[in-house]
Amino acid sequence: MAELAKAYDPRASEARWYPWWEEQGFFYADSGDTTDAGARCITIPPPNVTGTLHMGHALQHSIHDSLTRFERMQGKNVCVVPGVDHAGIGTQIKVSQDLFRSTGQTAHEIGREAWLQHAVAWAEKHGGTILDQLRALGCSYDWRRRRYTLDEGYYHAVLAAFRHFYNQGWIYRGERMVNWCPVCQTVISDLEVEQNVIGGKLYALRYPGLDGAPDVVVTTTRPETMLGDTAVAVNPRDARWAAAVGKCVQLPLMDRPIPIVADDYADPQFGSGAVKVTPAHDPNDWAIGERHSLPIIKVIGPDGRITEDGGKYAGLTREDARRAVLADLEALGLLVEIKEYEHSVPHHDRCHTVIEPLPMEQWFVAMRDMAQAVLPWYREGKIRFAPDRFREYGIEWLENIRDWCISRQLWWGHRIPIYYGETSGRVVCALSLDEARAEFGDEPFRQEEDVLDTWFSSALWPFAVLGWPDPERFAYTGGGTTDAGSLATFHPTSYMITGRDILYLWVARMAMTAKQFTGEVPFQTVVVHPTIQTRDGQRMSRSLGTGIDPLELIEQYGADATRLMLLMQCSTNQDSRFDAEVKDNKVTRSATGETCRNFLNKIWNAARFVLMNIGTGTRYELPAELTEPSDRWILSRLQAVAAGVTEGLENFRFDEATDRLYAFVWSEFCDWYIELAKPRMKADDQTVKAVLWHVLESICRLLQPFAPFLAEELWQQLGAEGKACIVAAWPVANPALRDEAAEAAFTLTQEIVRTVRNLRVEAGLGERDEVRLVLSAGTPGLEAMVDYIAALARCSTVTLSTEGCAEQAVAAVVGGVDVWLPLAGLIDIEAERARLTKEREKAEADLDVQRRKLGNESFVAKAPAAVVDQVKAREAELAETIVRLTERIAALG
RNA sequence: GGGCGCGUAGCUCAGUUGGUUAGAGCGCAUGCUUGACAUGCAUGAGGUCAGGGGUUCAAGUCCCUUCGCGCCCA
Repeated sequence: MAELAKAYDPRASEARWYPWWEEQGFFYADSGDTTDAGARCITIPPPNVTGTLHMGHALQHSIHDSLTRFERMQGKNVCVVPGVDHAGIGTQIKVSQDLFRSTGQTAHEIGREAWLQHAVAWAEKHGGTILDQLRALGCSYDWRRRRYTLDEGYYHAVLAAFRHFYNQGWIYRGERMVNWCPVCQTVISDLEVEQNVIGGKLYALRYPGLDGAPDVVVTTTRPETMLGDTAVAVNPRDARWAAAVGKCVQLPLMDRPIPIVADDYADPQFGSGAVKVTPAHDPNDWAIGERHSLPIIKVIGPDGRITEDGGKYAGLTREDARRAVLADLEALGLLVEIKEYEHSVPHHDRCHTVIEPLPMEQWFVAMRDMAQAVLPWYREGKIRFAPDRFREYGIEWLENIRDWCISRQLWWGHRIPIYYGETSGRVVCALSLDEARAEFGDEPFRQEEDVLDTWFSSALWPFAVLGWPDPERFAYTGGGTTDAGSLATFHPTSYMITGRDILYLWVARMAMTAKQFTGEVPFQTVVVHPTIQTRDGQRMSRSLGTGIDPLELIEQYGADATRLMLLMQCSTNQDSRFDAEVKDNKVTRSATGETCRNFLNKIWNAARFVLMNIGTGTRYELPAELTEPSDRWILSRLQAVAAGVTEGLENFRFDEATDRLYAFVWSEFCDWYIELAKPRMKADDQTVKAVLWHVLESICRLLQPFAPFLAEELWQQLGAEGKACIVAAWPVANPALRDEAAEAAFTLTQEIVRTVRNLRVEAGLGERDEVRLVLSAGTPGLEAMVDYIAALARCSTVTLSTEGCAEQAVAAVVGGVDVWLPLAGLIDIEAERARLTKEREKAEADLDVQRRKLGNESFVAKAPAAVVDQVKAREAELAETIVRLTERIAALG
């Protein structure tokens, strides 16, 4: 027998088992393999092709893989499809930067085709890093099925989806106010805009009145936009301005008269009650402009600089223009006031540039019908949410949905399948160049330059990765083969596991596309996990220096511990603070990390000890009849824990599942059972060996979803029947092994042992000092526990007495049992008297509480009988305890 | 402005449909090289459950309100 190392070495286990599992094909699922247990499927939310692992992924995939492993052990045919998305903007930026660094050329210099080649090569080289990192975390996904939003089948799905929407008349092109990112040089959708509150300034500007109109003071946070003002708006119900409506003011610097219009948007409570209106550069002003048919003057261009229409300020950046405009207004005496002002400013969520709202011609999808179609799924719970409150999020968004801007001025992505006839101007949607050629005949045509929003493609993820629209061709399983039954077998998928940040961006859109293309829900349950924050509640971010790299945790504590520490904190909360000290983006110490590492080491050592005594690779059968109370107790507890862990996993309460296991392994199996097993093992007791083996083997299986490497390592050492722990049967609680009486008796034993240990410490006895113990006889079941108590409380003898204790002793009363430690000569009588008196006072206070309850007529009349009985029992017990404590005090003399 | 989450031990968090003495881990204190484990063992201290009001026989739990923190939408 190779002796196990003194401490668990995660790295060795990780290196040993992961490749073996994969080789054995344990991660693979084929539609034909489904048994009566059913098929399950998870399509993982595709991370960015160019991204790296962060804490959100680590938690998300710890959950993914725990559920996967749990259900696989239940005999289900579990298919997990991994993959990455092409991340349009993010990748385009990185690729262009890389190009410039390596060749000094810009994307436009080398042209679209050459750039795309470069991008493909780059994505191949750097792509899928996260998927590789997920292997380090132990994820047991079907890597054969790995998909990419730009692979052939996926491209096909995207174009097919586009054409469906187009044919439905939902896709249209038009000039709308959109969110323009001047740095990325593309439009983005509403959902990619984040509002950041910043400390800015509020400027009050005076526009001189014309034709007898009064001067108008307007306030703005963006004074440079005044160059494009085409009106001033006041509220129609604002009496102060009633006479001025219809007249004009002179727009300073541009020397252009602009009208004063009446519009409800103007808030009479805010400032002077008048607002400047810049239809070309503000979404609200755009709406006012539409209502009053105002001219639209674009004074800021897509490059973020002032346009020719901005007069002498043309060419300046937004920032420079602001300074220049303010200086000139001040010189004219028209800058009335500057105040500090906190307000929210739209930023691009990827590059954090301030968004420029601009009216532009773009492609949109009308969302209303699609949203209406899935609302019943949300309302009626056809798609379940865990926790349920997240259902409401989706409903509210779907009810107020706006059209989706899907065109992007990028090269990286799915090029929009729209073709324009050069002479006729005809617009055609075609899935391929050949199809377009057939449509246009001899007429020259060109394809739309723009690509689709990345989220347009990811919205198809759950069914597209299973082969939609053509599973015969596109349900890839590696090596050029397909599993044509994938879509039929694995869709609808089981779970969508994600953070709440993409409930709209993604989850709701997936529901809408699934409704259109499969008619079914894309997933049965959406599991929304907490967001990981720093220990003081900050956002985790590398740039803030608050980020934690999960790979570093894996390195420091092991993959099992990393999974466990995330899962142990995973409750139904919205956020979860990760207890780690971070310095310069490095984890210096994680209390949770240490807890988990220690726990795994504890299991390792318990197993090591047991194996040293019972032998590695030897299987043991439980005897049919178990007479030893401790055996009956631990097996009963094991059933309760198996049920508890199962329940926790079924309810996505990963904290509860892991807590149950932790408490059982450490505070029951190790602290009590193994301690009691020691002398029996020495005596070569076959029953105790069988029980130890059985409990340990069950622990391995219960541990497998959370800490798969350690579980496999130990399970293999145990020589259990079957090939691997990863595919062993999930432990199901056996009611025949539950034993309430054994549990009650053992609980009393634990209480007595703790009491004796406490008395020993109070009496100043060392671990090795011998002491005799006397207990009052008469409690049912106690006699069978005497040897346990002697061993665990380190007593040389334990006597059950009906006579009390004749010698001078320290004493206590626990669970109706008198406990004496005869220590004649060693006792500090006064201290002992004080201690017992304090005990009695506590009991008396408690008794008083119970008696007051029972004296309350309403309580006795209205509370359930069971509760009243409980109080009565407690009263009796306390009264008894007080009597006995009084006797003990008297006995001290 | 609307919606949601949170406030329980020094820290990170549990706490079922209201019902014994509010729990865990870490940290802290004291004592232990007990033949699995010092990544360990034993014992202990530590809580006005954010504040106020209400419902109830009974409130950490339900309702109202105030304060503080965070997220989302407009």
